[in-house]
Amino acid sequence: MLHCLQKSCHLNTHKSKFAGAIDCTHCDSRSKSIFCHLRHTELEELNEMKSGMTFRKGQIIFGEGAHPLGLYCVNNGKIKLSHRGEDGKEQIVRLSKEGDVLGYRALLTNERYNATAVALDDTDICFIPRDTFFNVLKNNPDLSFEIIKMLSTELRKAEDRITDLAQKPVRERMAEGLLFLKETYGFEADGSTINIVLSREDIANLVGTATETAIRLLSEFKNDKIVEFVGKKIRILDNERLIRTAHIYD
Amino acid sequence: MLHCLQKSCHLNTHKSKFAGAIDCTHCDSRSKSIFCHLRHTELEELNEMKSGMTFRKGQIIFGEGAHPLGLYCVNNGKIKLSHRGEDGKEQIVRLSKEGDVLGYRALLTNERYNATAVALDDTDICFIPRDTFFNVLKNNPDLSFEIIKMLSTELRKAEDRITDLAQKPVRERMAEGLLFLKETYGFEADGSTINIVLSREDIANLVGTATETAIRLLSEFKNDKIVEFVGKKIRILDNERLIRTAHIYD
DNA sequence: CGCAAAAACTGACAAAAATCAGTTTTTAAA
DNA sequence: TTTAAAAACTGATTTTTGTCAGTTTTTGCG
Repeated sequence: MLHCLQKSCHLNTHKSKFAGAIDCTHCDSRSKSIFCHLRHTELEELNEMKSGMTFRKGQIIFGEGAHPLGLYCVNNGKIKLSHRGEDGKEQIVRLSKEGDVLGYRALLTNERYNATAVALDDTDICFIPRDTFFNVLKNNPDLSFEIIKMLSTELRKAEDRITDLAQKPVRERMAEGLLFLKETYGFEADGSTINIVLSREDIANLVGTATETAIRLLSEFKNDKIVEFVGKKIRILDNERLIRTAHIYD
Repeated sequence: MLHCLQKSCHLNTHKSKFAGAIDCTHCDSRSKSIFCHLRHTELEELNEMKSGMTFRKGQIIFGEGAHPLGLYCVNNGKIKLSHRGEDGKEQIVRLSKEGDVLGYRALLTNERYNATAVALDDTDICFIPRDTFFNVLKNNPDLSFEIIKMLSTELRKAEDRITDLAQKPVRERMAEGLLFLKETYGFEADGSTINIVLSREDIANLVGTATETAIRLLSEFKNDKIVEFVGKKIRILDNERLIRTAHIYD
């Protein structure tokens, strides 16, 4: 079922190579990604084999349980990676943006996807087929090391998050969540509005709480003049206080 | 402070090479570890540079905040890796046994340790100095790939755990925790007693709850004839029920 | 535009879990 | 062996958080 969804999605989007389907050798995202140390010949190999795809807001890029066929490199857009708990509730495990690579964990261990990737915005992605990727990986120790560093960093973040979820009350985690969104997607031109649209349910699934609790906490933050809502976006009014709230519960 | 503790510990134990400080080329733990694909010359290099250490129950192998100087390979014994939250509370992030490698994450990213490793039993460990390890790593793509697989596996486990902590009530997590201990350390000769001694506080810090809550849940499990206590160890009486308890809350 | 559906929100309540303040038991050290 | 400290345990209570049952607001279509 999930596999089917993924399949059809794949076909849908495969048709429309996105406008700026950039040459890998000139790709802006590359310098920030694990591919930063590739040789020119390797980039050309990637470039030849890759395919550009566009996903609309809400579309599934790959689904939990499906078999990975390659790697997804985000050119622009925003993506949520979420994992379903035993009771079917969604937990957001990661949020991605341009320069990030998706689907590597399952590909590297040859397992099924452990999470579903959904576009939160219109998103341009380059798809690198499995064999192409492993070909380059086999012959490039630098790429191996970049992957090791990326995995290590993700593992550290995950273990820190485990500690937070086990120890911090929801209010602190909500504050942290907002700071995390700020770190990940940055601000709008105004320098204070977080540049991402998420439903209250998504925010709850990121923080790890019930939707109603998330709503109540956000409106508390609003009453306390820590944030305000600008359309569907959140504007941080008092960053100091948000930081304090994230640590020492008051 | 942590660094100091670690230092002194290091010195203490460094003196006593452990009895069976095995030759790497014949090490039983190796076949199960990331070093399974090393060439003979590489094993000899490791063997020459490694040093065997013994840690007594309760001793610190390395401390959160210290700089990694190399890699620890567990020959036998049991180790807890725990991370302190902002309020100082301990969270057990991993449990290790023979064949496991410790301290790789910080070493690979050149960061300070994010967790403290404490021996839960008398433990024999081989220490591989930083340079030796990187030397072998540089020239052996198989080792790189083994590390990638290990990190990927740990990352998957960590993300699953994030979902559990965010979604499951403590009772389910306690049941899961006991099943995890069983998976990790196995049974005694009797085929039902979990082969690890942990304080109630440690169990609470593994599951992510208050010590009192852990005590109460364990005694509920005992009343329900799911487990019984054999000295300081836990014996599983009804594995089926434990599995059910871990999933659907009743 | 009007309407249905989805999302956001609110209040009351119940359940879960933490905290506090002890007591009892075990452990290890003198 | 005695004794002090640590660990395990218990009960009462409070706090936190989730759930349920709505209402209001927003969104996207036909």
